[in-house]
Amino acid sequence: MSDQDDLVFKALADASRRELLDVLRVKNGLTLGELCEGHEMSRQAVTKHLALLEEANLIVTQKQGREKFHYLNPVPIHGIYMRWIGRFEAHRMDALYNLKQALNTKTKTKTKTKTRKDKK
Amino acid sequence: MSDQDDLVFKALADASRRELLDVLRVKNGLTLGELCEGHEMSRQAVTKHLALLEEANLIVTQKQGREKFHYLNPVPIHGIYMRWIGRFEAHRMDALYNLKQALNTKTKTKTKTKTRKDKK
DNA sequence: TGCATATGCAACCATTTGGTTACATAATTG
DNA sequence: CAATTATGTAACCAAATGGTTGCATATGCA
Repeated sequence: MSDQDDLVFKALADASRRELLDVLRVKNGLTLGELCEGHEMSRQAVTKHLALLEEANLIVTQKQGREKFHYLNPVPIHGIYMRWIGRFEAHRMDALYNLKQALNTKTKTKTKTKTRKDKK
Repeated sequence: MSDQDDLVFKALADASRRELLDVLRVKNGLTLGELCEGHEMSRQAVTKHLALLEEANLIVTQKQGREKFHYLNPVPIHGIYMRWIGRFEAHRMDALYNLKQALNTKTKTKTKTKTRKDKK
């Protein structure tokens, strides 16, 4: 998992940034002022969030005169799905079954597992 | 998007926590000591990460004697995919095309868009 | 060409985060 | 039953984060 993926996960960690992506998913190509609508935070705070989204390649921007347009780029989100999130789908049903089995088995037969000393 | 989803996104923002989930995806039901292997950070740091994963319901734990077993719960990851990430898949191809069109159109015909004053 | 609008940049601040060290408690083992 | 092992808890610290306020620059409009 690359540094770029790390940027994507970090960018998505904040609810405000996900909301900005939600807005762009519904209506792409908005200016900073338009994106500020519906948000209580200051324009400079929105600008900071957009910078992180841009750094993660989740949006691309286009300056025209004094206006800056922001466009959604869904490719990195697809990327983390393909490279990481999707791997948890493959055995989602399996995992639930195995979890139940494991819990039942361990409750009945206490298993011994090797452990490691603290790293101090 | 619920507070629980927010916890999931925040939990996944850290590379160390994603690595812990990777380990459990390959081999479920590990103890703290086993999970500490392969990580340079202290046992207490790993414990902190596991607490956040548990708070986000990404893992469930089972205490047996002095040992604690950790099991992967892929349901919340599936949940954020169904409720949020997947929405970006639906028009991933569309979005790329529309982005290109939008950039081309705006380059040729400068459009005026209403903006809002700063919220001070 | 002055005014209005859109955006950029910087400094600041409180909170959160990610890690460490130290000590404590509980369970297991020889 | 003492020693060992596994885990829990707390305090501490530096860095990162998420927001604000203030001022500056660039562009568009009347």
